[in-house]
Amino acid sequence: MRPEPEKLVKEAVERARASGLRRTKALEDVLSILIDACQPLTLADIAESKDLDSGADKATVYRLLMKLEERSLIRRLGLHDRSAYYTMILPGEHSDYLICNDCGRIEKLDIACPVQVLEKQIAKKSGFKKLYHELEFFGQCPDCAEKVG
Amino acid sequence: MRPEPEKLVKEAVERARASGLRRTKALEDVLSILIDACQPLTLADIAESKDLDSGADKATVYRLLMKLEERSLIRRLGLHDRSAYYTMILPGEHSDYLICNDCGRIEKLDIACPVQVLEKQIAKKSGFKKLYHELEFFGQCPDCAEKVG
DNA sequence: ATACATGCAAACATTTTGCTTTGGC
DNA sequence: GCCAAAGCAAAATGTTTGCATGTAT
Repeated sequence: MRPEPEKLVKEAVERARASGLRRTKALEDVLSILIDACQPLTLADIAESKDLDSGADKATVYRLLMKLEERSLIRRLGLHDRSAYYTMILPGEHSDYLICNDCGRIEKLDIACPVQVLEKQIAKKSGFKKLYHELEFFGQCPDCAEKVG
Repeated sequence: MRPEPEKLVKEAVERARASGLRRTKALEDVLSILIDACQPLTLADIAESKDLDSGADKATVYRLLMKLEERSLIRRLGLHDRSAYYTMILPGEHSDYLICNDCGRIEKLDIACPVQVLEKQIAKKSGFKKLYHELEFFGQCPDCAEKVG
């Protein structure tokens, strides 16, 4: 486990407080669960966790996650809306993407992907079969930056 | 645009056929739309596309996507279930993941991420603000490989 | 005291399934 | 003609919101 998880939680709670959130049991629980997990969790994972001592409602956890995301304490993974995205697998073609978090525009990146080499190493080390990867860059595109400032 | 998209469609239809699917108008439409798009599309994108000449039902498109994914003609992006995943943003910490497509297990990768350098280049070139990236490796973990063979 | 946070339940959106009919092989 | 695929509609799942109440500040 990570060094001093309690300290990380404490700091995270402080950052949350500094950003305007109130110190509630639910907030502390959610941050603690996310930090202990060391990996991405779903709303259900958190809301049904035995470590959610406050027994907070799913809606409460949901609203906390929204607020924490707005304040950049946490991040929501993947293409950011609730639908599944599909893409062709074309022989000899690999794609990475550049996505605007504000307008959702997805742009294909024409780059030499530096991950291919790493992928081979990981395949060997982990013993995973049929290994492939996804690499996405997210941010705010120039158009959207102009609109909001 | 890509060289000879018609040819790519034709080949994709052939691969679909070879894998046991019947040549239907809906199949041709869906493959053609995905190939022309050059980027990931949602079920709705496809089912409501003006290029879906057959006017195929959403359920039909859905079932086609499932079949095409099983047969590895297309890929579904992101962590593969329908829920959103959240993760802590910790100062100075960046994480990449290794995920099993069969059992869904998510493992944190302790690697020096080779994308950081690239990220800076992309930030400069694209003009995107607040740039960050996600890198995930997917495959079949040893346990699952053993189970199915 | 006030405004933010919560709980519960209802509304939503998207995905997934059941069943009958159509059509590729 | 047979079985996969399509169409329509309903069920399932996960997310989001409304409103009355509780609570941190």
